[in-house]
Amino acid sequence: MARAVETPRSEDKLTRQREAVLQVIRAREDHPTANEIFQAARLNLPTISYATVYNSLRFLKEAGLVHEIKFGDGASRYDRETDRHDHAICNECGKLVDFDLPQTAELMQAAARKSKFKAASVHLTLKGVCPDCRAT
Amino acid sequence: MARAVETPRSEDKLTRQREAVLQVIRAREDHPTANEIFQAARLNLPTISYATVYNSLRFLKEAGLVHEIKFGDGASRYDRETDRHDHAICNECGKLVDFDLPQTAELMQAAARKSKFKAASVHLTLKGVCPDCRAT
DNA sequence: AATAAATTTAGACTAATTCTAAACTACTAG
DNA sequence: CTAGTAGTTTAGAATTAGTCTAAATTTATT
Repeated sequence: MARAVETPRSEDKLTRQREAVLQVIRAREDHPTANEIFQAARLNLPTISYATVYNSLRFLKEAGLVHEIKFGDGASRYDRETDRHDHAICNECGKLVDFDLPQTAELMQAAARKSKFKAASVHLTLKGVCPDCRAT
Repeated sequence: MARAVETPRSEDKLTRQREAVLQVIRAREDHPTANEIFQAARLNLPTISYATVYNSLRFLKEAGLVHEIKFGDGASRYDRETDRHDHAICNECGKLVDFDLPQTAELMQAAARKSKFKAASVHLTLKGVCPDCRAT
């Protein structure tokens, strides 16, 4: 009897290069830029190209495996996709830190009511001074 | 008797081109990009250059007269500086709308506690579907 | 009027990202 | 296996947003 046709899952299309990009992001505590990811991925897969890093990032975003963060100045940064969370940015050293505000369900409702949008997500950005910079 | 020396205020340095840029931003309900501002400013001041638009935007930002919004895709957008407010972005048509969440003092405290940052500001971004797109 | 200081201009430059077209790989049917 | 085709990767060109530079212009100061 023939094996049942399996529903393809996003992992099925994880090529070597997409895998490499994903590994880089998962291995890091910080939020690397596309360029940093490219540099790191080349260590494992020396022929990978810049365009492929971008293609892979798009693929991984769409598959919900990584998350793109765009702010302020310069390049996008990428996050391994964990739970919903918020970001704090240090006005002095530029450091970007994750945190999570628990009451987001209510926040989302309140924001939806005020904006008249149907809310899909809410995200909070705090700007301020990080603990390290406060110490100095 | 000589007139007292006046403390210079930011308006003192409002040159013709900075004024023109500011007028464009104030006259619009939406959130134009630098390029849109450039196009519009040229109608009043045909010799204004692209670089001057950027210089003026920097000046006006520093003077607290306009506010820069950077998200998602593409170019920065500019807002006339009103009160603190939040932004909703439509996932379907890309429209960007202002709204204000009242309880931001508490939010800022909560976020500061969670992130361990000294908070200077918080900003909420809602993604979802705008009323127009819901209607269709 | 002469000098200095600040601002504007046009265009060159840079950085981030996307596009393009050719080469490569994997899968599908005969 | 073998041709066909669909999807992916590659390198480099192209595009976009924004900054930089140096000369020209304007404004303010003596």
